[in-house]
Amino acid sequence: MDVVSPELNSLLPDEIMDTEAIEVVPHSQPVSAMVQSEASVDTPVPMETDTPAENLKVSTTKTTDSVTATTVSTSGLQKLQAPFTISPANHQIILNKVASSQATEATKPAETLQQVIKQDGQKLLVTTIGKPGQPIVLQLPHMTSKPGASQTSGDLKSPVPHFKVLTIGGRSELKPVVGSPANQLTTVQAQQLKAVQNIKPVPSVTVGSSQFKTIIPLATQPTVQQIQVPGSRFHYVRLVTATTASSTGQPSAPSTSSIQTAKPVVVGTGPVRMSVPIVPAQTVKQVAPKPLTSSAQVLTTTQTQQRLIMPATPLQQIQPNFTNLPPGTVLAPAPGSGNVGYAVVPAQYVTQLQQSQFVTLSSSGFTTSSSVQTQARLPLNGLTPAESTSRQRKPCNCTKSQCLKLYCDCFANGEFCNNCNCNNCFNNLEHETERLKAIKTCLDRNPEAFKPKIGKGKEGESERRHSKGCNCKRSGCLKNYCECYEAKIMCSSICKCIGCKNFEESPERKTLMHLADAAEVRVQQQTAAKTKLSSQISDLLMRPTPVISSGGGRMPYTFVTKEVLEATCECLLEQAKKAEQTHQPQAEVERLILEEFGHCLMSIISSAGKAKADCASINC
DNA sequence: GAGTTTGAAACT
DNA sequence: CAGTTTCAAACTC
Repeated sequence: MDVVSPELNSLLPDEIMDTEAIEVVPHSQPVSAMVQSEASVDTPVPMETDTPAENLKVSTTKTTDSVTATTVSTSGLQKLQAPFTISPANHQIILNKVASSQATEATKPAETLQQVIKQDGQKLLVTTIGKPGQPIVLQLPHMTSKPGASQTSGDLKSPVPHFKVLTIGGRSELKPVVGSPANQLTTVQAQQLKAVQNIKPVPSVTVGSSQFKTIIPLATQPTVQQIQVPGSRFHYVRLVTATTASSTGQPSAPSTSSIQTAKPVVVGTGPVRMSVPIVPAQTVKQVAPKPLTSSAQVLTTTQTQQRLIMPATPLQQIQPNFTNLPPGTVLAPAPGSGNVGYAVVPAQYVTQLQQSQFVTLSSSGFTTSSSVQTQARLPLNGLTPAESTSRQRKPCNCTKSQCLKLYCDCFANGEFCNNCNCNNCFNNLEHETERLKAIKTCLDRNPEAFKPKIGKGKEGESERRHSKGCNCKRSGCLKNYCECYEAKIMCSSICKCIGCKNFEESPERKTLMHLADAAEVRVQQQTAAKTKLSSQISDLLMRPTPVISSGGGRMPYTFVTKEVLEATCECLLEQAKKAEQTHQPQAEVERLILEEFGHCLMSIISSAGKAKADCASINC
């Protein structure tokens, strides 16, 4: 849910449209949270509050052209974009748009325009101040800055308009200070606005280019935690209470990931209090990327259940270290965070779950269907997950290993079983505990167990080679029993095979290769022929059913109706009888029949042409 | 499809 | 580390 309504977004200039997209973490529950968002404020807006924002998480994204501020809520990350420049043309478009979408709310002259744009049930109050070429300010009621004040943000050639957005209860409110009577809001809205406005500003720092600056909180205050992610353009800031912050460890402590604990947030003071469940416990856990060496705080959670860490972006992008972990690795909980374990599951798995609608990350655990074995994959044999996904994997047939040993190809490849023929399979999320244990056992036995067996060889050697080499004794390494041969690589010096014939100059291997190539060519040809045939058949089937009355381009065969066929057969039979009666030789009989058949065909064709001509003459 | 062969993985 | 057993895939009939 973008804070800026799509309608308004569509009016924004192109230069802010190419900003980096912010992932939206899907949630399984209706949005019930309130999120405060703030963007592009050159001068921190004075606010007051008795209660600091608790567990409020704010992220900002800096791009070369603009700054995007986002907040995290149960609905995921929301995006704000500011500042942006509105050209005279766009300004006019906005005015026209506003004028055409006038609602019941009062409007002002174009120079100081208030308007309501309704979009998807959201009420978006937009105030534009100034004329074309001048800044456009979308302000909150409490903001007292004047139109000219917003021009202090940079040395833009063109004026830099700014806006400030406040999202309340899942709705976006943009409220102008000028000519914005409080009675335009409902009582509840006014209370909510007031409560949010009362949030005290935290110490801030300006980020961004000289042109675009965004005020983000500094970590110097206990309520603010700043998360730096090297290599990431995301800038993460988390606002937490002092108590929460203290439980999250020291800034210098190593961390594994950043999880936002679900807690309702009470913001505001006085009679107005808002309960703001930022991240309900039953909803998605958001990964706040943070390197292991980060000096930021350690993430913690008070929950005691195992949770999936589901990256909204590829793991490599968020936390490169994660991708080095074997499948299903459990991340140790942060110090003092209690008995918590996190199973790292590739984003692809999450995607598949979502597609299968089996994402039920409830507090009671996973509830995936037993009939659906979903698959996930980590990089294997040099293939990226995307690459490996595109290739169909053979289903396993394990019966005794429970698919929890390396005998099982699925398990060995770091995949969950999916559409396999295995019995008593434990290689699924339902048996995650056993699976994790099995993974650990395998890794204890061989830390390289889940690494690709086929890797690059030494300098000067074949580019690909088996990491351990094969041990074949009877197959001559020319059957698929041999892992080298199966991988279509030759045996190397590290192989311990006996009677190996899988080397470059091996005549057996060459013969086999030629045969294999020939077979492959045959298969390709057959496939091509089949494809062509099926294409022709489908083309034939796709033709519209002949309609006698349609005339036009009908072909003669469309006249071969049942009656015509019967008549033709009668003619042929009659000709056969005649030939027999005259005691003609067999060959002559056949010739006469074929001749008669030719006559029949000619007759059909002739009739077809005649019918076509007749039809054309009467314009049918 | 059943039975056999094979070699990697697991176990001792 | 070597020998043995287990296992599932590859192969044969």
